[in-house]
Amino acid sequence: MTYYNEHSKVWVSVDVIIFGFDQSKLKVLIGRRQMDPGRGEWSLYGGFVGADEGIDEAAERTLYDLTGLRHLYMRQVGAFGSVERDPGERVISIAYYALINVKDYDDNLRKEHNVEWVDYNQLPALYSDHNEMVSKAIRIMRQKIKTEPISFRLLPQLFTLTQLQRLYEAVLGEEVDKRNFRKRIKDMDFIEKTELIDKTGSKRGAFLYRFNKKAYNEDPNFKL
Amino acid sequence: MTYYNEHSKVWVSVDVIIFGFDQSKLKVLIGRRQMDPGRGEWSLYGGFVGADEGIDEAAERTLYDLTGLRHLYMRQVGAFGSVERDPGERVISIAYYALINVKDYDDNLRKEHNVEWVDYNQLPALYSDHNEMVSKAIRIMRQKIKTEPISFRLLPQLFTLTQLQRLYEAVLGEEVDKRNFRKRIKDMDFIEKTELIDKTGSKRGAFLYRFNKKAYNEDPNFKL
DNA sequence: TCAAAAGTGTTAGATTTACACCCATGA
DNA sequence: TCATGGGTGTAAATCTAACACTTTTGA
Repeated sequence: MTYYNEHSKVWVSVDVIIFGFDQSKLKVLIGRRQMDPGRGEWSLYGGFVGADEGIDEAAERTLYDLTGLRHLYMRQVGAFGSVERDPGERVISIAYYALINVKDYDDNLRKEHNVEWVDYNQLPALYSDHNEMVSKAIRIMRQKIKTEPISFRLLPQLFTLTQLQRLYEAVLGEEVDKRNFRKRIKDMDFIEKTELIDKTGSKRGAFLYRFNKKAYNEDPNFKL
Repeated sequence: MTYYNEHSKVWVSVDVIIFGFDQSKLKVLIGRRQMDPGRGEWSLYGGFVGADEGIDEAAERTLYDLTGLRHLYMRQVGAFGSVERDPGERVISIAYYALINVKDYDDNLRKEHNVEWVDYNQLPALYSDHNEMVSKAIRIMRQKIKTEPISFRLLPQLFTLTQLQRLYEAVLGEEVDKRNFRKRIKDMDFIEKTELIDKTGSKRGAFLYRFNKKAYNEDPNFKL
């Protein structure tokens, strides 16, 4: 049990970039840092990796602690470990990004933790290297969203095609042609049209769609 | 200086997946582990992150220690941190992959460190989760090599188009059409034909090409 | 009646893929 | 002379991108 004693240990933390989608905007969940150093600065939500827990588990614990939700989509962004990154002590942090349907997140719990949904395009300067983490996360997510059906993690179970399109536009940061977009959606049989109609977004109303996971697993060709 | 004392520290290491290219094969530099636990098992080359060194610096130091070379192409693969990943103690490891021209690596130095170039397709079972690291590295590299001119890092300064094609085939793990490949190369003005001819690969001889970094920076549209 | 979002096809251009033969040389 | 790798172009198919009008309804 004493193999590596000549080497020094460091603190390792996880920071989670939690993406949400609301009002056609991509949002990130951030809060004012509650501890020193950096108390009061805008920051991602994070936590330390315990001695007896894996880094993925630590990230899941942290996410659960904040949201009360499990089984969210979460992927590693990478490790951030320059010596000066934390103004207090040497801490290496591993960033993760998670996708959440804003409506699933209990707003009281959100307030208890003093975190807010902030528009991705209006993010303030964040503590330490957290802005870098967000940048890298969105880069990874932009790749993923084109080849894997992760977008549905940001939407309610039932959604209109316009909502889905706005989501892509928000994530990719560019406009999408409506007709070409819908053409591609039609080719994906696992995006199912229901008979339900949403009247909140327009007077005329729009058909609601749902993602059929089983159908996707049988024929997983997603391509946007 | 005592902000995070309630939390526990862990060892953090770096492991480097060093890719090379020789005889139309993609190679990985691995060796027999020289320390306990796992002594004698095939393993990536790695090292511990010091208290006063960033993780990227630690990776560069490790790579330099092994190869005597600096300014190699190196990128982070990700952090690996399940509790049981190291059979001895709790160690979180951050994997990097590096690209090297095999000819640039002094073979005596290689032998001193007891490492070998092993065909990527014939890799043995490696220590701990090192096989996973390699898998993730190649996945990342396959993406990159299609959109950034990193392939030249694996080749001598002068190379034939067939060598370049074989490299792509080795990395992507699939055959490439010769004519279509050369057509695309012709569109990239920063891959310059020289008047030099390589006669080692064929009786007829093949023109040697070089990558013009300056021309690339002026017009960086790489697309394979 | 009009403003606002939903819905719907076609076409030109660009990109991708498949494919086969002649050339130069050294052994 | 022949085996080996070097070098070259075209055509069909597919994919991508651009583009405008009608419908429905609540205010």
